[in-house]
Amino acid sequence: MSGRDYLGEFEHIILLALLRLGERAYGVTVRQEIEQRTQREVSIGAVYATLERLESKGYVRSRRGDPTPERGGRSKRFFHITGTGVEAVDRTQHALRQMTEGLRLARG
Amino acid sequence: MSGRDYLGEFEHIILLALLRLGERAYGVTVRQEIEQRTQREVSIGAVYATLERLESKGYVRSRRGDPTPERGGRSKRFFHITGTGVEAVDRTQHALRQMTEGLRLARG
DNA sequence: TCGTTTCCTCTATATTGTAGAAGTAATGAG
DNA sequence: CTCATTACTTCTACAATATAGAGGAAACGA
Repeated sequence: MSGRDYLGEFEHIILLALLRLGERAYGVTVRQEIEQRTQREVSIGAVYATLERLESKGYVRSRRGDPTPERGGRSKRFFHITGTGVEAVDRTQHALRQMTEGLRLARG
Repeated sequence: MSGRDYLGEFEHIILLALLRLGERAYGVTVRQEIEQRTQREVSIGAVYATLERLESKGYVRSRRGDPTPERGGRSKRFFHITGTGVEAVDRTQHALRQMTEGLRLARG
């Protein structure tokens, strides 16, 4: 594999959000999911920039949705994680787990 | 707190290594610990640069050790994690945990 | 003293992270 | 049917992290 073979911290979080959201993952929901779960503010620009990078690495793919019948309901760009994306998450989590194994931490 | 209040991926790994190593943490052992546990190659420059950054954030402190009676046994620079460093690890792990909770992943 | 070893510092660059303004496509009000 | 408004995405610019490896410094042993 070329370059790093593990994820940056935010890349990791973004991919986890995609896994959680499944079909309904697009810019806005990804942002929401992260903000709600982690209590951390996320700029929308950060979300898209990261998704873009992940796509160029092949960890994510996107497709255009149809417009929805609601005020401002323009078509969304839906994202989903790929097989190699899952593998990358997997490797990252594994490494982290190896490093934490047996360690006593306040929140595990 | 100023700036990001969570850790970059490698910063995270490095702090976990410090926690594991305790008293015997210095450049070389930190590198070893990570390489052995994660199967990932780590350049020594990366280790020091990161420790340096962590120290400037107050997450780590360092002290000079004494020379040891062995070939090339010059004095080492020992590192240890601080209270706020532990808190940072804690926050990062917590966020990650929130994101993975309930998710079915190969390596969990 | 000098060669060898162990460790650390420095320099330079690539990759990620971050914010927010600006742009685009849709709806609904009037 | 035009326009204000809404939902969403793209762009741009910059800051912070990650990474490699050459080179320098301090110690020992011969």
